[in-house]
Amino acid sequence: MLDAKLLRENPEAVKEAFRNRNQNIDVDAILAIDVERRKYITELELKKSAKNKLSEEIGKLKRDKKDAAELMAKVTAMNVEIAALETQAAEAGANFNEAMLVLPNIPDKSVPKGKDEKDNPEIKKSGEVPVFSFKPRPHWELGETLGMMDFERAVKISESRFVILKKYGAMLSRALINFMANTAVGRGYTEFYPPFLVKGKSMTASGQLPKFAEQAYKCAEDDLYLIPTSEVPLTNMHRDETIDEAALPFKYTGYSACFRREAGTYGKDMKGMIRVHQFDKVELFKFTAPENSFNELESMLLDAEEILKLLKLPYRVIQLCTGDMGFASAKTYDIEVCMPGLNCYKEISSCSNCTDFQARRANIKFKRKGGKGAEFVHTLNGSALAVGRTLAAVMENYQTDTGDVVVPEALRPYMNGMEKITRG
RNA sequence: GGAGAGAUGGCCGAGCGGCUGAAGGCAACCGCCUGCUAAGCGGUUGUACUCCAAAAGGGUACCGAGGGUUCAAAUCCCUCUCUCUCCGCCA
Repeated sequence: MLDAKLLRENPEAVKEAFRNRNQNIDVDAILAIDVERRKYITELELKKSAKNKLSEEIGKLKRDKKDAAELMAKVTAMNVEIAALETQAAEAGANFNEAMLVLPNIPDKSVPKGKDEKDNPEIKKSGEVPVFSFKPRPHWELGETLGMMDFERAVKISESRFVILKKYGAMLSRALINFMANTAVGRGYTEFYPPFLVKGKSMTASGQLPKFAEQAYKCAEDDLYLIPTSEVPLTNMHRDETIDEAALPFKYTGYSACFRREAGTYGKDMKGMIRVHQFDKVELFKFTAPENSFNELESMLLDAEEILKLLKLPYRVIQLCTGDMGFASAKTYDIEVCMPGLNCYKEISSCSNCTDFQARRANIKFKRKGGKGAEFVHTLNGSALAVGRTLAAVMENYQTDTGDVVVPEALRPYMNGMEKITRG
């Protein structure tokens, strides 16, 4: 959520930010709602103040055993007006809140302006793209012939966009999770295993609701949502809390399954496990003081890159331009891994600084030593990494001419020392 | 699932219809005092919203949440949530 004060005091900057995001948002309309809302609040409070004074006088009269009937009648009459104003104020307040909750974060000054993903500049490239003497196969072919994946039965049991991992596929996935989580812990992150079902309030705090409701799986009976990322429970770890400055930053990592409805993506990435309704992810998350958040974003990116480096997977880092950034983010780097079988790079991690956008929704503050009052923290999240896509990338990059898959050295300790996955 | 107990400020804890944003204590901060430390003395210390160009200063709301009774609710009534204890069931 944006600071309402920023909207009021610097509407032009906000308008420009939304323009840069390609968002057609009527800021003036929201400002008008705000004016109306405050008008009702002022009127209401004036009335209430007058009423409170009268009530006090009644108290005094009663104590002195004097007649207070006249004043009591007056207050009774005031209560009717107050009730009416209260309804109006609440309505205006709800309107304002509704409007504010769907406004995206303001892009940081360092974010390049652009329309869509075509305007995302490449920041760096790393690793050797493997050269094959044969036409590299996509991971789903390898997965099926090696008995690592079963797509048909996944459809039977669930529906399309689900995958069953089998034998060494399942094992490799588990190995990747352990490897990623251990690496994150080794780099100073505290490990969490969060709930996969969260309240609507938690989804609102991290920014998934109300705007992206159609992307989330909901258990309607319980007002519980399947998390689309462990960013959601991790953000909410400190909801409604005030943290001591000295304790910051918090660096958290959490493994979770992630569930996404992928509404509106029909026809995109239909094969394989690039875009599925359920996937695993090891997430990095930080709570920081505002002045440190952009540095912490850089180091989080390095933490995510480290996984790819250790796996010896070629990748590139791009920065998302203003038009391509996510709702809550002020600055985002995407890591794209090379997928030889698909002959392209695929997003495998996204590291974002959400500044105080989520903290404001989630009411997460910190107190400076000796400072007065509390300020909102900054929150950052990044994948390290999306497990399914990493699995696919490993298979495609490490395939051999015989259709086997070599196990990356970094994963062998997690695969009982296995060096190669072969048929049978 | 059954039976009880509870939810008050950073913490402990009083209050059970008006003068209570909330006694008292602890903690923290600022002064004074003091060879140092400790003790002692005095003062300060919640959040959100809102009015004011801003500061100063007003105002409104907040004692788990929501509703109700009343001129007036932390205090009375109803509903809900959460926590704890015991029994049952269960990975």
